[in-house]
Amino acid sequence: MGQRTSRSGTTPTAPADARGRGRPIDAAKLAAVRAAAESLFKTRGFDGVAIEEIAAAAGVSKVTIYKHFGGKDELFRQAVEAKCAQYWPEVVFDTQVRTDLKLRLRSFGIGFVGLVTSADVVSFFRLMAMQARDGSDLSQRFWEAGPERTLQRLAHLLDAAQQDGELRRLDPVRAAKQFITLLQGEYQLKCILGVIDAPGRATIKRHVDEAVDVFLRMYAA
Amino acid sequence: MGQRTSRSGTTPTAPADARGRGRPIDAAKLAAVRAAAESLFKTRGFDGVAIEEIAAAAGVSKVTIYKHFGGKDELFRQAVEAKCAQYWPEVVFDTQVRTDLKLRLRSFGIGFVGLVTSADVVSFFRLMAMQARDGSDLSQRFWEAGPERTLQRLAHLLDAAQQDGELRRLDPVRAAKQFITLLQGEYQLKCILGVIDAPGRATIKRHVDEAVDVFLRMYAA
DNA sequence: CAATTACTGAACTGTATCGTACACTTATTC
DNA sequence: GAATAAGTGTACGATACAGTTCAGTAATTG
Repeated sequence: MGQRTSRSGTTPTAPADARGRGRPIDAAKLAAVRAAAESLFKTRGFDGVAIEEIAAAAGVSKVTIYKHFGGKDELFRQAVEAKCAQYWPEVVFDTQVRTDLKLRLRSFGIGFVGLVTSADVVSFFRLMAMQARDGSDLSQRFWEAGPERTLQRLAHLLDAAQQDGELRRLDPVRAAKQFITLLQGEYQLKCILGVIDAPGRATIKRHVDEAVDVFLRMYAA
Repeated sequence: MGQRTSRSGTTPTAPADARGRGRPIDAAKLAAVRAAAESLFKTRGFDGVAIEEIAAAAGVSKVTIYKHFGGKDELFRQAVEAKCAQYWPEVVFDTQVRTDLKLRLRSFGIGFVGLVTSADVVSFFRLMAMQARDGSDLSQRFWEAGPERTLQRLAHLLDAAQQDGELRRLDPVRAAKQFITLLQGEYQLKCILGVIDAPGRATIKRHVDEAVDVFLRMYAA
């Protein structure tokens, strides 16, 4: 509501709301609510967190939450969607510099495995799994915002490598899927199921090296 | 309570309880409770199912449940552990007959992928993921009873194939992990997250064929 | 039949939580 | 300072659910 500007001379990029005569909306509080909701929902699920708990964590009254977010469902949805948008940072692709392909793949692999086995992402996967059970469509968007985008990027990387003659002829998407699959190995699922903790740096490195070797054995030019 | 036998001359393997003078325990009812609990918990999680609902589904009074199982937690634990023990049937290894290795691997693969993407197993994975979040140890036992046992079997199969000269020298467990990883591909995780439905027979077959080809390219003698 | 034990139905206690109502305070504009 | 809207705290209503109590019924043994 209220995307309209009642006056004329304000920068259109400024927070367009809070234009009334009364006390302005405290954006910091809303941000705190969103942050608390993200954090709590992520680690404890939709049930398992009471609205009042979020309010307390955000240093905000419960009523304020109900004023700004319709209710618990809406707050959850917003928190999750925000997280989706922000997720899967570019970090993993820091290595676009033109080094040896094997090194690039290793670097990507270490970033990728570290990410998908991190406590943060693992929690999120669990949350999405729960959502899926309840027939929500949130996990769809999560998948597209995260894993799918990463896959596309990797496919581009491989395609470029192929055109540079570093790899033999391949279907980039298929090869990317296979590489990612090799990288996930048993670790991702085991982490999600809580069978193991997040593997340490050394373990990841060893595993990634092996995965890269296997992959290059399949696709090296 | 009451593991002691008040008399002496009964077979120790027989159901030792139900030895009173009064009305005997109705084993069918207990079985019905366990079945209902399994089914409901699996599809809807620990919260999400009320005890009275289980009682109704089993055609049993709530009090009966509390008499025989300590409470909701205990019932849940028993139901899950029973499911673990029964899971991962031998079906997947029906193909121990000595056919061509490629055919054996394909057959195993089709069974395996079909199983881990089935609605039943997917529900169970989700349940275990939720349990993991709450720090339960149930998923550990699930993993050992299911995936880990399957892995060991496959490793034996590969080991035998290697000794028959059908595969080149390999580390059976490592190779088994790699094959399983290839089989899971993107499908298992996508199913768990509800991004896709269980793939159909044709899709599975295509995917498995590809995975087997890749695997044999790596390990064929 | 009497004793004994399993089981039922319904009522009840206690707790947790969603969402709302109300009286009040605080920050802002005119 | 008035008007106005955001935010607070407390209390409340409604609902759901775990677990218990109790009076009564059903099935078994001696």
